Amino acid sequence: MSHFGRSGPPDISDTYSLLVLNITFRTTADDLFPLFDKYGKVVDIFIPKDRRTGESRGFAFVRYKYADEASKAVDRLDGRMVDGREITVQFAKYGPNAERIHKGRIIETSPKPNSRHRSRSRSPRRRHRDDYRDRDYRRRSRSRSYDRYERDRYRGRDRDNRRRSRSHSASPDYKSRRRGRYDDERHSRSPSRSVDSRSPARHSPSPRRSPSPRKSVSPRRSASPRKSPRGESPENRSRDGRSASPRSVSPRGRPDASRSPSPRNSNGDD
DNA sequence: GTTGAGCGTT
Repeated sequence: MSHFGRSGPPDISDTYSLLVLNITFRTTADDLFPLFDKYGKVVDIFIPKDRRTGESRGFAFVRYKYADEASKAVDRLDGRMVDGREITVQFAKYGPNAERIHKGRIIETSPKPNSRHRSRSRSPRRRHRDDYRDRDYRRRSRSRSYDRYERDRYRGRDRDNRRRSRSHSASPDYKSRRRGRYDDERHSRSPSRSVDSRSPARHSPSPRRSPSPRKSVSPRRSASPRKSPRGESPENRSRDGRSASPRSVSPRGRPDASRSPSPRNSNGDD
């Protein structure tokens, strides 16, 4: 049986879910099945994939029939080299329904009373917990459709476990990061101040009148930006840009701009 | 051809 997750979860009544992390993006359930099945009876293996690309996210869920077997697999497969990468096997903390697993049920095997040295090759992966946003940024990247969908479900468990951890982790760093990513697109697609549409009622104590006398800003020219000497109005331009290419507007990538430069009708009117 | 913290399928 190599068909896992074909019809959803078969039966999670008496099964224990194990979370396998650090697996390659190419690792499939079939590859993990023989590995985990050797240490116990694997009921089902599920590997979440991306909604857009459909690629594996890098972790899989292995369901065991018995906890003792699962525990053994965790201890045995945890830190194993798979596909040239060290995988991390641990009991799942959350359920498929965003619900917590029975307390002590699955975790009861975790804190084994035995003198088992848990300190394995567990690399310091726990860099910054608040970085969970990072993975989100690339997850949503540019997908407004699934935004609400994922956001909704993420918020569900977020408030359950991540809430207490976010005491004051309002690191503004994430802003810098996101900005860096979107900076390119933002700058390219929105040469104007279209971002204002987000906060129209934004009262700026310090107007764009930057106190920079150094800057050679022709005063006579920027005196009336709204008025254009030519028939080129900002509105007109905006409309044109939107109609031409709202997604990616290249400064010189305008092949259509010079299409059929015929001042007069070559239809032979004259 | 891709990144590498983390928790799930209709």
